[in-house]
Amino acid sequence: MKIYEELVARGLIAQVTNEEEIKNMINEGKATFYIGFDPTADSLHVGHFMALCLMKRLQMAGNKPVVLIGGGTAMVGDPSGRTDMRQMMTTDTIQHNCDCFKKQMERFIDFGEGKAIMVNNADWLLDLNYVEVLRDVGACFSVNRMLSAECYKQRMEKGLSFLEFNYMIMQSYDFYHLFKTYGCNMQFGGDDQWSNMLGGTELIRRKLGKDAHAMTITLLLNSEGKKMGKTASGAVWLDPNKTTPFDFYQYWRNVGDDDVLKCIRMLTFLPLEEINAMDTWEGAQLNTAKEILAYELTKLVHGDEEAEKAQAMARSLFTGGADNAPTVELSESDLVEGAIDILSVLVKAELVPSRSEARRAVEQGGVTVNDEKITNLRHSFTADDLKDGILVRRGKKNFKKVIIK
RNA sequence: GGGGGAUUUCCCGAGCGGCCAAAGGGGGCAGACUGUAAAUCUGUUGUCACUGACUUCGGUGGUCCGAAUCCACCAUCCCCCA
Repeated sequence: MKIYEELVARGLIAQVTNEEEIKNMINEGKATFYIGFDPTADSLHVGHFMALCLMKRLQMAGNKPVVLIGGGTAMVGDPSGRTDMRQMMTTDTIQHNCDCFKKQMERFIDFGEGKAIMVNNADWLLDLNYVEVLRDVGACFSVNRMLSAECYKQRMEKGLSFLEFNYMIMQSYDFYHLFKTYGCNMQFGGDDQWSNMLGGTELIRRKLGKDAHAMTITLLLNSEGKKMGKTASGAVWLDPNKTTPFDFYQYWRNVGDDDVLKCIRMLTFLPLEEINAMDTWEGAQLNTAKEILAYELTKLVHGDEEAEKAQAMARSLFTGGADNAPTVELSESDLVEGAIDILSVLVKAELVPSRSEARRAVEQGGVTVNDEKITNLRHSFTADDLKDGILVRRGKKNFKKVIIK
């Protein structure tokens, strides 16, 4: 099976400009393709992960990836969603984020000589002259057409700033620039980028009279139609300091039944035959599939060792006895008159954000210490109790081992 | 430039000058049921020294015994006209 057929079989491809040409091009390893990433944080998250996997697959098939970092757009800052008032990012921050991105990407993409390149659109966007751009590419865009694009339609009701409206032009210009500079003949992106990407192919056609292609990746949605990779507390990061390998593992271990197979198919590198064999699994058997998914993804992102550790920890924690839970060390100074109460322990272990929540958790019977339910709010522990460590558990899925040194 | 409307707790959204830590929904958390799933049911959801106290309703001042509610100014957003 060739690479294109495999991508289709895995359900990764949403839309393409010209199927025949794209198929031939990537199957023969002749594509130089780019995907854009905005350096708005110092780590990639799960949303980027699919794009990275796709790049990896294509690179393995002999195609050349171009990673585009959106340093230019980051300099401007996104005016929408101003509730969390994004700080205007400094050049240093952007550079730092780019470095972090690159480091994380190196795990997936081979940036060796001639294998892949990374560019920053700040290098060409920031020096543009307004009037020149208007004359150069502005004439190639029809406002009427842009307004009829799906991505703007939805925004017409809420309001759309001129800056946002220009996003399509900037992105199109990127593609045009990369086409001229690196012979980049294809763009990939999330399915929500489709109209922006078409803007690029059209600009290239108008300016240079040449064909460029675009292909979008199916957005990874769960069965409720929401983007995956988000939790109540934010994104699931690839950086182990922001989302621990264990939490990362748990995220995938807990996906809904309806989503497991889709995730395995789209995100892992397991052979398709193996995945198809799982299609008939149902009920509790899907739990095994979830374990496979969690293990495979953790391995891809954090390596074999971390994946093993996360899996071992999860298994032991959920089957009762456990002592490889994350450990929290207390010191004598945390004790008051030689003891520390349960509420303080919960807070110190970061199992709850406040004493009020700790109180609630205990009142509702959600707190266990060494598998014994704690019901007394004033229950306390002495240094002696903590000497060998206690396993504190809030709810079913939150554990910490607390020990005094 | 002119006119009008808005800003409430994680989100959406009620809110009569005192009975407002603030309805309702969503989300989150905990419990029951389970398979670390989904669905369902129950409880809970500002903080703390927790039968009480303290801090919240865009910001700053003011009126009042008393303000999320009234007034003034500022900020931000939206709509209509130009």
